[in-house]
Amino acid sequence: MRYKIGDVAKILGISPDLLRYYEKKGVVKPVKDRSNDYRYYEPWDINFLIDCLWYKNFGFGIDQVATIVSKSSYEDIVSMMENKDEEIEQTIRRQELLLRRTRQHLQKIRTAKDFLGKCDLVYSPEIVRYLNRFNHVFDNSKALQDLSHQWLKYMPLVHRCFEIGQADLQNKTENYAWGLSMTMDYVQELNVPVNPPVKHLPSEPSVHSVFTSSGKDAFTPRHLKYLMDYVRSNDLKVTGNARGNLICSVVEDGKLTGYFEVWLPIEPREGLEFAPAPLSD
Amino acid sequence: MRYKIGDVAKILGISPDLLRYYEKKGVVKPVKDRSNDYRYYEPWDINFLIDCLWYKNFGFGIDQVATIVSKSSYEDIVSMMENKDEEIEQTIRRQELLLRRTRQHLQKIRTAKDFLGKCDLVYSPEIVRYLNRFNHVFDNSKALQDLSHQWLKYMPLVHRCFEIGQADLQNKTENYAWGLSMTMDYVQELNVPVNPPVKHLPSEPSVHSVFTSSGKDAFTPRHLKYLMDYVRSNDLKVTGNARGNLICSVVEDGKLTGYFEVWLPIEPREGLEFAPAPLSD
DNA sequence: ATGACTCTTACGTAGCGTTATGGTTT
DNA sequence: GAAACCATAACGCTACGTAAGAGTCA
Repeated sequence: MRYKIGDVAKILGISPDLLRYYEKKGVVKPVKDRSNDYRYYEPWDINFLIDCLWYKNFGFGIDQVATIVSKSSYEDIVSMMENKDEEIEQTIRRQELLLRRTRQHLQKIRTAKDFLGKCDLVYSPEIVRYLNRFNHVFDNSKALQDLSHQWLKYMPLVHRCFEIGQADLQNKTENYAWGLSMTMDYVQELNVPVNPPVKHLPSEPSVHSVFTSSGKDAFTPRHLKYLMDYVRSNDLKVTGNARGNLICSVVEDGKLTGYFEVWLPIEPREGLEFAPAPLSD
Repeated sequence: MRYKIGDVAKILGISPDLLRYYEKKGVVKPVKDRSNDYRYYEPWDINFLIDCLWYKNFGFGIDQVATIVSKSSYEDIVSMMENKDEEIEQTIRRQELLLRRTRQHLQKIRTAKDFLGKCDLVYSPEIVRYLNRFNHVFDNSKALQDLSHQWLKYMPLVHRCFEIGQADLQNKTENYAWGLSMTMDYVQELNVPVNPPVKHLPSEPSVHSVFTSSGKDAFTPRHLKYLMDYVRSNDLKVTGNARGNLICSVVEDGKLTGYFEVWLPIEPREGLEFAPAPLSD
């Protein structure tokens, strides 16, 4: 009993081209009839191919499959499976982090709009962060670059964050800094080293708000004027720099619009109640 | 402040080529100096690129990223994240199944050699299976092909299984059948439909063993002679067909060698003790 | 003789990396 | 003027799909 390539393809649910591709890759070697160049597969070849597909569905690449099924000893196979075990474990861990982050982000963007332009009193989230852009200049030092490369690997578990000096909020000066931040849950889980210039920022009683900024110009203290108004009209005392992060960028009325949230630390006093920081941000 | 492609590449930890590729994909549009064709990036572009990398690390494709960051409304983004959420969930579920299967397989291949040529009394695993190859002929009917395509999608959660008729074991005839089987845990988890020709095989008291077979010739009842010897010398009564499956194929002494395990159902009687079927096989 | 197969060759896909060749900046 | 940078173009990779054009089988 021998089968033509189309028969085998139908039995295995793959295309004849794929079978030829596997052949080119050295996975399977059907008999070639010299007279017409047709490939003929024996039942054994088909079983063999099923074994190959089995490994492929485990996530092994085709070259690896070719090696496994035609060159590997018992011990080789055990160790390949052991590696695969670890690989899958890592994938799962990574995907679980991604899933958590996705849900946090969904939660955030679903509620952000409700806070647009409003102020409330909350504890700011405890984060770890570094700054690498000051006004319009990126810090290009080797050290900061290396750090950035590390942190960019943590994406999307990081936020793009900013800081505006307390003084700059009150004056008309427009100094600000950008960087990357991470909430404490991930810092702990990923064992992120916290050495300067990476800084740990504690949770503080703050005025919290969400605002937007359109176009290519960065937002300026002007955008935060309403925050300062709120502070003044409630007779609050600002105790530090404003910090915050990008929530997301969207296109509104044809313009790219960033949604940001910001925390401005203030002095607690009798009668002021601060909501706790959300578990993660 | 403006940056050349290499500066940006260093800041972002990616290659200049990749930046050009992203540009071709419509992700980012730096200013091109007409005089020398150099690309110049503004700080805003870099922030923008960071946002892009953020999405990319979420698992979005480049074209998708280009759309997200330059065309998507707030609602678009919420719904994309919701889709991603589901996608990640599915990936995790799939990977967890794979991990479970990997460990079962590892467990099996680590211990299989110890049972080579030995016989012991156990309950056979409860499985669901169908047969599509009888001796050297595959059943090519449309119905069986469709079924096979379904089942091949379950790989590697399935086993390549065989059956040898009780009569064939005793005579010198060499009839056997091949097919695919799945243990009950996966059948239940994946809601695999069990309609003819798919059959449910219960757990039965059996003689269990592991044997090998080399080369392209399928194993024959000869390979199982020692099993029948065991049955005879222990005065056991065979109550059904032998069934089993491929454990793995390895190369030994340059020859492709299959390791198989087999269960031969026998009548229980006073004094015979059967180990329970392993939780999953 | 027709239709359904088969063959080989070559190109397209995503997400880049690599190499070649030549011009620009510092 | 040399080193380091920039440009474009073309090719390679995996794991296939697709199409072209020609030969073969039932």
